[in-house]
Amino acid sequence: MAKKKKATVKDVAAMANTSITTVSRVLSGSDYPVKEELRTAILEAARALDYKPNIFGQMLRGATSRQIGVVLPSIVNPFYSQLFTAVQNACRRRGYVPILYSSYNDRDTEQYHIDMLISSQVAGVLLSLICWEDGIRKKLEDMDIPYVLFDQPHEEYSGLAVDFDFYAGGRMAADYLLQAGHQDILFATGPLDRPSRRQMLHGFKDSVENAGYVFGDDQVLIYKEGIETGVSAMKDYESGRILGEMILGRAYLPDAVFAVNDMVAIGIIKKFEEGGVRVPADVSVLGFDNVEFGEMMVPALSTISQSAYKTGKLAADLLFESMDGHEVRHKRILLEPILIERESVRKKHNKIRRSSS
Amino acid sequence: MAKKKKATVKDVAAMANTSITTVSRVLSGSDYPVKEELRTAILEAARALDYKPNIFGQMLRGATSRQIGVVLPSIVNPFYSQLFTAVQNACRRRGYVPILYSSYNDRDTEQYHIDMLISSQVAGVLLSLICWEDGIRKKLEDMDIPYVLFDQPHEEYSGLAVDFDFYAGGRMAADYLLQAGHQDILFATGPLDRPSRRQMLHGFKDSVENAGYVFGDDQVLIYKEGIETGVSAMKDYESGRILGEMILGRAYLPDAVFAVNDMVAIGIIKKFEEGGVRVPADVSVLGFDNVEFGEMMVPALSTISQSAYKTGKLAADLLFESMDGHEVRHKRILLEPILIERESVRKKHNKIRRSSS
DNA sequence: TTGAAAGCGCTAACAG
DNA sequence: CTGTTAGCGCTTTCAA
Repeated sequence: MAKKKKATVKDVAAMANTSITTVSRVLSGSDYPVKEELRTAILEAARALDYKPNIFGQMLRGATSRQIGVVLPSIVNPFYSQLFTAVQNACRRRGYVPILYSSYNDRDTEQYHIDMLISSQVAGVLLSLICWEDGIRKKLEDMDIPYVLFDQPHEEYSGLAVDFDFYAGGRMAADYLLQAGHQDILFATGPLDRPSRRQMLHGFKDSVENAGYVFGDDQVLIYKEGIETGVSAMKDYESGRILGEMILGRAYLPDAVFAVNDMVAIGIIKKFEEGGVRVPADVSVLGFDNVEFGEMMVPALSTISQSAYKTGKLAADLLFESMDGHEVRHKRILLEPILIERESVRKKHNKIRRSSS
Repeated sequence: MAKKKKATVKDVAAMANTSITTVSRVLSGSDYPVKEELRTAILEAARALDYKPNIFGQMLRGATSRQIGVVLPSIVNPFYSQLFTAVQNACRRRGYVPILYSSYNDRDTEQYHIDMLISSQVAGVLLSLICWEDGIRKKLEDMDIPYVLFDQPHEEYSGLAVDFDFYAGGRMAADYLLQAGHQDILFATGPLDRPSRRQMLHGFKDSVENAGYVFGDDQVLIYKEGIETGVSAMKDYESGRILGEMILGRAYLPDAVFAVNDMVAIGIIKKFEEGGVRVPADVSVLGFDNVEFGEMMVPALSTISQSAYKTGKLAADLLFESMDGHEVRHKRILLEPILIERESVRKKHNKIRRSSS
């Protein structure tokens, strides 16, 4: 009872009066021919001894691990927990298990986690990184670990990736707000440390300017402080509240604000409500991500959808495809934004386009 | 570049003109004396070859894994993602990494995951299970894997655990609602498959009856259907909506509803709002869990707090304590409920207690 | 059909 | 101080 040493092939062999070789052949599911009688005896002995193969013995022999490393900013943001759930399901379907690391958007932590993953010999790696650099690529490739990047686009990267078209997302946000009749619109965001955010801002600005308006620096609100509080589960939401406060403190309220993600949008809305500003009656708020909670809110959050579940599934599928050694069909998958109209954006007027039909 | 075989101790030894033993001594951080000169040469060779110890070799040799298995119902419920984050932080502090498995509240999946954890030789295990049975205990103990149960209390269990006093939670909910002047109160829940829910119901009922009211079967609303849709991220929320619909369909609206968890409460509130019923003006809703989103809602959700973060941290700490071989001080930790008053419960009247002061 | 033996990469006795 | 050797548990030649 105390320290019942785990049974090994040797023990099973002894009990079944045969050699470890034969035991291995039977127990490892090889199709090597073994006389039925012996096979039964071995199976029985294995059961009796409650034999479980020691995975490390197999690994050492050259088998390949069934673990997939996943690096995400933080799982408390529902976008990432949904994404991870998708990855998890895809892994399970193939008999793998994902190992999750939260980087809290910190470069050093990212590096550290990647080293951990490498040293634990994962079979493959899924990465959402703020910072992609050649050192990481080299490490991964030296160790021959397949990887795919997702969620965060990186310009100097040319490998496997599932990207989202953040530029198009930014444009879509601006276009929608403009078409709904809003003119004085704000872009509210946390730090622009990630490529995704910079691309969104870029697209947003382009659209506003294309429509003939000026888009000045005072129209982008950035909240930079407090980034280090990695433990806090509500970072984005809190940033949203502060951004909301900043907006409330202005001389004039804007017509609409576009938040860099749904959690920020929710924080802004909450702050507005507290300050007696109604959404969308007084000001419209548009989010980004299509986090499930957006739908649960009152008012339900209008947003631009980047399907977390789809992203996770596609990334995992792509990884497995490349692990199988098949030539992958698509090196990069680009997901397009989808507008989700709910209740948090008010239509001041619709520009009706006269159709010829 | 192609298949650059990973460097082993042997390669390093060759390059540094020494034996593998010495290499191992230097590289595995043993305090065995090695001449400074040789030590430097070895370190240099290791760097040059980008040597990374093969973890499986070490494991096979008897080292102990740095992985902690964690089984949770589902990470998309923010309660569990917060909890997991706490576990993750506690692990990291000690150089461990948690491996997450979602059971989707399914017994077979729970079993399957536990088998997976065992076969991957984790150093310890943290479990939130619907169903604790002796077979599991036996497996874990045979393999000599330390474990602690948390979140779900199990009566026939006597090992390490971090439990929450669900009975007290149920009582607190009823007491609070009663004291706020509500009489016709409902208990809304998903399937009563978990001990936690049964205990809460028990406590709730006791309090109502103690207060001199009858608590009939028509006052507990159970939504049982659709349990299998494990993939859906919004199961609890959806259940809440359906429960909300059931309530709306009644002849009379109740004064207040106590929901078995916050996500269910949010679903109920949303449904009420859609049906033109205002919370808390028309009916009060009290949640349970104190999920972060409760605070973000409008109206902010009143709830009973079971700190996810604390639970996770305590469970992990307890596990590490027992892994260290120390005699653990507390075998079972019982967390008490805390009332979080926000905006979703209306006080019809307060029973003022005349104080003698 | 079966088994003996080699070796995966690592560490720890045990000699030098 | 350094090196030789054995062996962790497993699979896989290679012989019988």
